[in-house]
Amino acid sequence: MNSISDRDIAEAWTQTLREHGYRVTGPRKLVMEIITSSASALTPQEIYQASLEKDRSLGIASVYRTVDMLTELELVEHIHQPGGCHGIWPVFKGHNHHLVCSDCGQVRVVPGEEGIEQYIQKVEDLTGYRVDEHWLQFIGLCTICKRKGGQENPLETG
Amino acid sequence: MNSISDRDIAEAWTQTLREHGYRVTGPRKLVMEIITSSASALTPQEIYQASLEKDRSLGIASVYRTVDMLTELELVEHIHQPGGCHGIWPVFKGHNHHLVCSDCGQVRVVPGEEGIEQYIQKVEDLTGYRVDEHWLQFIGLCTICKRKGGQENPLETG
DNA sequence: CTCTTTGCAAAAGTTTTGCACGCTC
DNA sequence: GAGCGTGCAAAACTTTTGCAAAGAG
Repeated sequence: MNSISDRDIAEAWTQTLREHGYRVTGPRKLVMEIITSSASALTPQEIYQASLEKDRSLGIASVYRTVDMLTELELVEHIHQPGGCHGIWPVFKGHNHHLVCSDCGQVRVVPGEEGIEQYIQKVEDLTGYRVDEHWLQFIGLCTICKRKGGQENPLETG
Repeated sequence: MNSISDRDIAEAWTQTLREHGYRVTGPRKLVMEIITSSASALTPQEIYQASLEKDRSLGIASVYRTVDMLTELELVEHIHQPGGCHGIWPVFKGHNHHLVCSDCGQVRVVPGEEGIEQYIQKVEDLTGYRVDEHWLQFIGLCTICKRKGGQENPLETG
């Protein structure tokens, strides 16, 4: 995540909440902290489990409500993983694509690429659709899992 | 779709089941028929609902079991849609990308593109990951919904 | 002080599992 | 006929909702 720290992101997010008239509360901060500091995309259940390991407790309903709110504010998106697709992942500025490790679940963001734009144009011409959005995800092995030979511990279904 | 009819696909699928030692039964044929003849990706629940509208009945458990079997045989894949990602969609030969209409849910398949291969190479060099798979999906409006002005009837969450 | 947000518990919805019977091969 | 696959019903799990009380602004 380059020069921006997880903590900076969390602060920018609280700013966005306030701008939209949402209150910044303890449970919301905890959920945002867990999401922004995770190396992999988490399900609402996993976020809840992570909260149990911290000092502060949290109701599962608040996790769902906070995730819905963050989704609506476009601060997170749902990402597609092998075996399930409920991972919640922070949206970063600009268009990015996701690289998911099929062994450890780690997510890495890679910059968008102009080559895709040309392809989209081609698809529009070919099909007559109007393309508004695209999701490009890569599934593979991260550097560490590649070294280990991979596939020993495939992504939990999540 | 092009030159291959839905019926041909269904026949090819039953062939694959036999080759893998699975029996070809009424419920399985019905599920396969519903999946291959749908214009949009369906959830297991939607497949079950569709079966109720046909003459033959079907247990919801059989839908789940059949979908699992088809997924294992790589005859279908789960596709990611705005608002949810449980759509079941037939896998066609070769690598394709999906174009999902955000208004009516219709899915269209578009051919893979070599430009992506170069991009993958770039991503591997940049990140050190080994990329095994990629999912590229486009979200937009199909020809019909585009004409209607779109977004009147956004995809049910499914 | 107002009114949003919370945790809890119940409800609704989805997916999985066990089992006796039926059907494919 | 052997044994896989079925529907049913129960269980497990996930997500949503209603409400009184707590807490942010």
